[in-house]
Amino acid sequence: MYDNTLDLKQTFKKGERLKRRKLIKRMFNREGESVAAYPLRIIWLEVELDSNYPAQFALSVPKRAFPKAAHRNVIRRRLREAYRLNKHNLYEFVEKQEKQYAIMVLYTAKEALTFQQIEAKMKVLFKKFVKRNQ
RNA sequence: AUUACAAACUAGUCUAUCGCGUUUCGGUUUUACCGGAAUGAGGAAAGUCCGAACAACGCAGAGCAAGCACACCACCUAACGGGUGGGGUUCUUUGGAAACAAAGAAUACAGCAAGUGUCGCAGAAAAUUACCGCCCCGAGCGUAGCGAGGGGUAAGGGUGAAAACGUGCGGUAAGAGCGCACGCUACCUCAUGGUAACAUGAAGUAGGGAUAAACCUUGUGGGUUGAAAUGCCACGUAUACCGAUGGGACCGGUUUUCCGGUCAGGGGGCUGCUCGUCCUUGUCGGGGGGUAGGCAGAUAGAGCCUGUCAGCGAUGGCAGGUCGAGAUAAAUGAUAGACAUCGCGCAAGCGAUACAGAAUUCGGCUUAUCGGUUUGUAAAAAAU
RNA sequence: GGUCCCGUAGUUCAAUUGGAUAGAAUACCAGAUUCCGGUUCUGGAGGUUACAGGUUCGAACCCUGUCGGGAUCA
Repeated sequence: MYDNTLDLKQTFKKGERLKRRKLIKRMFNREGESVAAYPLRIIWLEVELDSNYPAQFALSVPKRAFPKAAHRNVIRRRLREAYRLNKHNLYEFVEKQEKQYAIMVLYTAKEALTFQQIEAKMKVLFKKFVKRNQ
């Protein structure tokens, strides 16, 4: 079912993006589980997706913390890069389980952090996620 | 060459690695990936304050009303509440005794002399007023006078943001634009200049406090709603249930109920009323279920650049060149390094490089903005 | 993306449709009462009426522009 060459790539295609509003609603309402590694929080849900990827990913930066759209864009792009460069850890684990996940990452800090800080936290977050699902 | 202000332009550059959207070419394990190429945020993309394009509501159907917007003149513009030029008024500075002149800035600048309203406190009085005062007549007291009452007057008085044209002379019982001279303001007529607003001059009439960002009047212009508009395709579904209220007339079936048709009536059709017209058929209210995917709208336009001509200017004409994002939980990036500019420092080095991110598209306005360049004005200093 | 509404003491609200020191409750401070605290009573402080202009003799109120907050629409 999965292409094994995928997990070596650092791409981030359209099929890997979580877009269905219904799924996002379900995650927030009842079914999603979550774990935090400040300033990040991950929410996930085991579902059957309409694509071949092991997971679909979305992110959110609250307007309350960053009222200017340009500032939100900077944070969003750093988060996305951090996910893109480290997602292979996640994919390996998920493929062994032969499951699919919808994943959402929230940014909860009030200040803008550097890429290095965000990337480190993202790795911690993935470790926690793996631990919870074993 | 410095500082301040105003206007216009600009909005750091390069390399490496890993990526993203759109278009396109090729490939494959053929619908999803891989590889290549091209291209990919702004002057404000912002606020949503105006104006349009475009779309829907029946080519908005007709009329009236309400409501809204605008308000010196001319021009520019697709249009505008925007812009340019001009006029009036007010303020500031300089000169001057003053009148005024020059420069600069501001200006929602139609009409309180159409009507109505309001103008606290103070003051006699806040719009046809009379407290003190001034003057005349004067019953009576009874004699240098006092004075009930009647009348005239608006010169003087204090108040107030504002006091009933100003100054002088005449005039009068006292006074008053009551008259005269000079001046001020408004209206109107004529003449001159100007496309016009308006300015100047002359004659006449008048002297009416302020407020229309008070109601309002006059003139001009507006139908309403907006891309979450709108059209098509796909998926999916149920008007279940509750409350209130009604079931008119005629015809047919049937004949107690009930069913069907026509008319009336009710409801709706993107502000109100009347008319017209269309849709709907128990009505109104509560409440429930489903879908929230795709395509079009949607990117060549009142477009941009250069030159030239017309115009004081906004702007326009002509010629040549050019194609410069099109996403949809939303691409246009992340990381590392070098250079550039500015600040501090002898130096090594350290710090700073703004405001800010397309969402149908244009024209304006307003607001945010580290710096850099150019032009103009003013000031001080130096040189000639 | 569009449309609409609201900004007054630290907080919750007033202020006769323009008229004078912007008022009340609560919270705060001080004093009294109490052995102490609370309650109660008395007094005090606290406001550039979001900001900036304008109209007016006079603005919380009227007008314009900013800033901030909120609601709503398939």
